[in-house]
Amino acid sequence: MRRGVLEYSILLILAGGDGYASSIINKLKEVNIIVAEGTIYPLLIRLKKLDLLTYRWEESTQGPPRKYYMITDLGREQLAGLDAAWDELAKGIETIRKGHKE
Amino acid sequence: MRRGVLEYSILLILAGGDGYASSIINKLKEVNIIVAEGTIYPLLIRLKKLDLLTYRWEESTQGPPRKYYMITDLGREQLAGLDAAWDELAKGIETIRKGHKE
DNA sequence: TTCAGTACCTTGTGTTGCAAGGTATTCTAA
DNA sequence: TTAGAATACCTTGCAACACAAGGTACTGAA
Repeated sequence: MRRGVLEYSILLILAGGDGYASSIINKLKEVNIIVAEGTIYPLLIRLKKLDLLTYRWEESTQGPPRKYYMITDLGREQLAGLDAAWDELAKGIETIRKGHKE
Repeated sequence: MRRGVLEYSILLILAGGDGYASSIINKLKEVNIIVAEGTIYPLLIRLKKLDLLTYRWEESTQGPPRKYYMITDLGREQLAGLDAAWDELAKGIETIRKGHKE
């Protein structure tokens, strides 16, 4: 069901502040969007290749260093488009829903 | 972006009245959800195999006979679950959105 | 009798998400 | 000091999904 929405969610989260894979997974889990590691790592790498994201390494006091991802200007542009696409989709579903209840 | 939501949309539409492939495509187009034939035929066949849908043939005054799909009881059950899943997803996205704007 | 319109369907391809498995670093407790 | 737990990174192989392209068949009109 949530296919294709993950890219949007990730850009949205990173637009609100940098994060690394596990922190992103946790933020998604908080809103009941469950993502596996095997999903997010390839996705982050893909978004980096598309120049929507970039990253920096940062030491952690607890465990190995973390790869903090940041959204780029291009990423923000893309995000604006996805915002619009999401609104459109949500509106569409809402319309069908109303139609079928009457 | 709309990946995975199509199954939901189709069940939603058929819950509001029977329809055949082209009519479903048109209803989706009305709410700006564009679907190709190559997407919908395999999907309808899949939903039929899962017993979420069934169909009957019906003559058309214009052109070849049409395969009218109808939602089954099992389909309605599934639909209820997808309704909940959609609400959950929409709520989740909304939450992340709010978080990133502040 | 040929063409346009409608309706059906299949095949092959690229993308997506996941489960499973694997490496490396740090800290803690035996 | 060393074995394990916790954290973080990543890859591989698979199944599902959406689509473009191509194909069949029926009907009515030119």
